[in-house]
Amino acid sequence: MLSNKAKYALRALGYLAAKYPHGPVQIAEIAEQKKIPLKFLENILLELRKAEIVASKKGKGGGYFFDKDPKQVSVASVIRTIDGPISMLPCVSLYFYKKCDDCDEINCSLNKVFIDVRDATIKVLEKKSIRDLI
Amino acid sequence: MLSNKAKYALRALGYLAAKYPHGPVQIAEIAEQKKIPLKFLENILLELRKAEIVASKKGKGGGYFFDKDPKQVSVASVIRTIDGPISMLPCVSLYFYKKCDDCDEINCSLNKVFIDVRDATIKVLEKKSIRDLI
DNA sequence: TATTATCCTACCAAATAAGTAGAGTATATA
DNA sequence: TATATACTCTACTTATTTGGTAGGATAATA
Repeated sequence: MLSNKAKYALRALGYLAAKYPHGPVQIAEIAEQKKIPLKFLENILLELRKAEIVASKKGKGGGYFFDKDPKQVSVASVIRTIDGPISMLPCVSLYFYKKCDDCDEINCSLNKVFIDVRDATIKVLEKKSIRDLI
Repeated sequence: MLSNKAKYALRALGYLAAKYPHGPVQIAEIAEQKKIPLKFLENILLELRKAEIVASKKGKGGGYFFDKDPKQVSVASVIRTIDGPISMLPCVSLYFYKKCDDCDEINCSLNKVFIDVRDATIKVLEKKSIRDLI
């Protein structure tokens, strides 16, 4: 399951994508429109900016905005930024790989099964962009 | 991510599947062979039995066993039993559906995206059986 | 220099995950 | 029928993660 945080992130990005390519949108506006707790959204957008998914501008007239076409940003990349791995096992994760201490991967049957699951899931999530969320 | 519990469940079932169609295997044997905490495994196997994924026999010579071909048991059904929904959003879950209070589903773009993800993921997980874990 | 709006660290409460404890119940077999 | 065996069941504990909040720092604008 997606965390609430990731769901908020995707909703907020959908809102920003709808404004693209027009100027910064304030956190407060997004929070109100999308019914997301303001301070929580601050944290989320900060993470997204650090991951270079969105850009921001401080001070009056500032806010958050896409500095590239939201079509170029995959849903997969947002989930990875907020929730971490998409795979169902650490030992099959492409971006967050971690060895299982109870499987050797070469002979592990779980590993093989969940590589197939990962590939099927990621194929869809990489193809979907934030533009699809408008 | 799969919970540890679900991972244990799949490993234990793989062990039982390898024994199929031969007699009951004791929890203690599975726990030792698969390095799963004994008491935890007790709980897990109990859940699996209640879901009619495996059968059990009490007393001397008792234990757990498959009473049907493990080929007939999907990995999806085990995950659902132990971890619950496979989908990434409650509002697209087939077995654990729950309305999102912030989306109306007809117009919700998240909903549409994650239906596609669900279909791709489940297609693989329904096809994989416990027999593939031997 | 006042105002606006993001930035950043730390904190907190509730829920979930992971595992443990111990007594109860059914079954085989001597 | 006594006894040992092995699952059954409920409740509990502890650690981690989730879902936020609080409040001051920083930067841009006018």
